[in-house]
Amino acid sequence: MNRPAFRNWQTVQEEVLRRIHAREWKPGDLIPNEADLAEEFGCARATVNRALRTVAESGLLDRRRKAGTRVALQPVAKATIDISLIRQEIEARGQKYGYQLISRSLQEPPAQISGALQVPTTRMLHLSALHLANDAPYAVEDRWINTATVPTALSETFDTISGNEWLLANAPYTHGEIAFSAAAATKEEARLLGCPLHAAVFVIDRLTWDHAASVTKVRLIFAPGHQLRTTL
Amino acid sequence: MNRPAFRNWQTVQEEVLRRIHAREWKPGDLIPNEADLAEEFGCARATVNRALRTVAESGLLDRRRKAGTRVALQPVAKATIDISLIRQEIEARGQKYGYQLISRSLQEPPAQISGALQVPTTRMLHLSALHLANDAPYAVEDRWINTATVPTALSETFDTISGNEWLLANAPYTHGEIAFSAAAATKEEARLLGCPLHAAVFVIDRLTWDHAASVTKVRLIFAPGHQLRTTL
DNA sequence: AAGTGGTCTAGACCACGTC
DNA sequence: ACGTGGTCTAGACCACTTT
Repeated sequence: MNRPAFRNWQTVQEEVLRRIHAREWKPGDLIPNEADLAEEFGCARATVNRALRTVAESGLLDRRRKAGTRVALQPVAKATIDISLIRQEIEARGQKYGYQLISRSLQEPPAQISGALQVPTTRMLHLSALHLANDAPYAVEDRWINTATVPTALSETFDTISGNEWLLANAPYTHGEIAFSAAAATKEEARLLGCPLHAAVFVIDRLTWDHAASVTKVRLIFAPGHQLRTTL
Repeated sequence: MNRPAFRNWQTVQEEVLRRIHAREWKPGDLIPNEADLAEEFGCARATVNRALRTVAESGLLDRRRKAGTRVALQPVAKATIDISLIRQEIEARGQKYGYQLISRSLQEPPAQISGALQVPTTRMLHLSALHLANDAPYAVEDRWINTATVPTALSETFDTISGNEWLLANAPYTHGEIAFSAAAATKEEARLLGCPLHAAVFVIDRLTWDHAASVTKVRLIFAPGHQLRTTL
């Protein structure tokens, strides 16, 4: 009777993953409960719990009280994307970061913008800027800032620091939405990015909130060829 | 002396998040250690640990042994994207799912494909298919399957089940890469999706592995207007 | 060397959902 | 009603990293 040493939760997790991949536990199968596994592995139930909870978070297991733990029938892959500052993104690749403010104005937003931010039609701060990598256009930032939520933004010129960066340091948010899509470059975007009109560009739209108050809405238009990568 | 009830890790987490948002703990600040917080909150250290670990995973705290726990200077937002089956994606929106196999052949892959899959130049299974939502083109799937890793794929016709779905049920993978980008629709893609040539389309490229063996490489080209959304 | 987070244990009670 | 996962506790030891 060998009692292999499953002494920590990572080891237990590896064994669980192995059994799933090896089809010892098939999709849809009910696996033994925590107490039984703890006994089998010779560790505490809390250790098994930690391992199974982690695997469940990755989508490979479905856990329900009383019903037990099952191998997911159709594992939903979860890709985690780190949304970092554009400056960091560029510097992380060893390139030189550049920033140019294109325009800064107080203006009444189009209905689509004020609707998304759920604010009464009022003047808001509108920024347009260009991010560069090694002096080449990298992305256009088009941002609306809710000055009711972030009044201090009014006294910032944004000519050396991007809205991206200033807000992160000065305007906390509790939650937000993000959307990825493809679009055809507008005339203005094509001019700034130095690409053909209607070129296919990668777009990120983000909307952030501080509790019930909207903070900012930003659209990032990346130069053609940009990819967002991650692992599964 | 009030002893507010921070009796579970979620409550502790909320209080920690409140202090960060309220700038009681500012970016860069060292916060009290687990033992002190446990005493302050009147709970066990393990409970504080669970709360802080969870917050750290979201990117708002940096934790290092001996150095302690600090509020992140530049919180990296982490967006988690669920990569589900296209069929589920469509059905979840209450639309009717449709599938059409366009082509299935054994052929020698272009160098780019065989290079990505790290296989010797050999015949591989190539599938092209169309996914439909309410009878309208939704996405084109272009897939290469490594028949050395998944020989059973050779006996599947794929005329009623997509490669997407069949592989999930029949070919486990341990890890993979995924990339999002924008591209101009090729002639073939435009024809299948019913969109203009060179229209801006959203593209997902995925490459999966079972340990050291490549399983499949797939490119999904979505009809114009497609968005991938999630929350922050 | 010492302080901090990381984890394990054994036992307990609770919450939820199925039966 | 009862079985399962979810969590808390108190104490212990360990691993890492900084001093």
